Amino acid sequence: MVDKSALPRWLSRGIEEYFPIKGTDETFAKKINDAKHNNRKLRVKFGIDPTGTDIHLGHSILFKKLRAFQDNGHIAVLIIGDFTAQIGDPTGKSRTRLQLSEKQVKENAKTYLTQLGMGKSPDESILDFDSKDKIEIRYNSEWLKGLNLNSIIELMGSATVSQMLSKEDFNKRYNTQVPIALHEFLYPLLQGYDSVAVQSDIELGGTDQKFNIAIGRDLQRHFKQQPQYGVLMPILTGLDGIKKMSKSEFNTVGMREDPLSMYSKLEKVPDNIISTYFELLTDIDLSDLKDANPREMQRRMALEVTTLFHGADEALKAQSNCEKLFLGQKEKVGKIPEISLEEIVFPVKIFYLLSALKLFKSSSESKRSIKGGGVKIDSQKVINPDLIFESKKDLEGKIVQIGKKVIKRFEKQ
RNA sequence: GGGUCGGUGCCCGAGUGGUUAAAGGGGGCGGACUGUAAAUCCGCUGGCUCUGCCUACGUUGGUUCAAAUCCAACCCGGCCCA
Repeated sequence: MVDKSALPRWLSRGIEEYFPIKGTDETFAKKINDAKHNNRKLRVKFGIDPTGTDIHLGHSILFKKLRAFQDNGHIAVLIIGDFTAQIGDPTGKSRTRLQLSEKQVKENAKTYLTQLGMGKSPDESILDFDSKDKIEIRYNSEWLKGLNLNSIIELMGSATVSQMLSKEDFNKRYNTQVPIALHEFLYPLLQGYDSVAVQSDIELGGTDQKFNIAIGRDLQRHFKQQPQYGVLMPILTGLDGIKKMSKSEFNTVGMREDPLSMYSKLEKVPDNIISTYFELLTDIDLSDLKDANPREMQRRMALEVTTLFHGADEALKAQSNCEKLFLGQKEKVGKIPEISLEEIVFPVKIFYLLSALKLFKSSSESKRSIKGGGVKIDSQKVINPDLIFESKKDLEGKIVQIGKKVIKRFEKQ
């Protein structure tokens, strides 16, 4: 464990590790404090590869920390890895990643920025995009695209095969005889070169980024720059309480999710991760939480997190709606996401209806789930998948529940 | 490039001519229980407006009444050699 006590609180909260801790003239704490005294802004690099479109809570902890740097006077250097996205970060991957097209990457990047609140005022957005002296957005194709072979060889010359193979992911793949393509070795080098290009003082990342950030240090030294510090945030565990939060594990909460679904997902999170969620996702004083019973903790955590993304009003509403729903007081529930029946041709069998509305991904699945007792209409279980609704009127205004998570109301025209 | 082993459903992994939509496990989903947690137990887990039809065991073609299973070529990967 790293000693975080010398760091200011806004920085130390939730961080897993920072490095280096020795071997340099100045400690990390000194760097931070000196910057403050001399009114010097540190350049804090954080890179995202626009490989998907949704940002979830697992990412948000990094952005929150980046924002904390901004709020304390430093510059967030947000790097959009439009170039590296096309290679694919091999970190955490057990196989070669497929490469994305340039166009796809561009669109993803745009979506990311919107989700981070670009265009909104700082108190409504995740990052502060307004204070021009606190944000710098760079696309890494800017410097990577034009690299010529000589430069690439220079980069490659600065690391060794055994260094690469000692990186956990590569090592594992190598030992389990899973292929590693050569270009994957390039990824850490290019990410490292980003640090050179933007002259970063600090690079922020998940603990899985340690290797890549360390390579950045090596390269900065190679190019006669002051090597950056690394600040590592833990990897957020997903809703299942076991695996890391990741879209491919279906255990995420998206930053853009509506309050009700955000709240309802969070409030039934397994006990073992509640306190971590408090620490990483909220700003609550953790000493307040001692002795609270787990159910209360879940509710409070869900409320706090939802508040952070949707504001207190929406969050409270979500909480009360959630509870009413659970108790079955449908009439009193205000806002339930509505679903349109416009496209549906009546009469219709229920299994077909639900799959046509995309509530299930196939009609077979819909059928199965109905037979298994997973579907309720106005709190009544429907077991017969062939149940027929004759007209729209039979459904309008009614509420469908699928399992414990999905709830929709049929729209009235 | 040569030798050799291998490519099965979301993942792992059995199956080596028919009763196989494909054992078993994991994961996922649903139900009961509970604290909307965990543990446990039970059911489901290719698609299709579905008492039936269609697609599936790397790809293509072939043998056969019948192929994931046999043959050929090709593609991809591991290992050893170069």
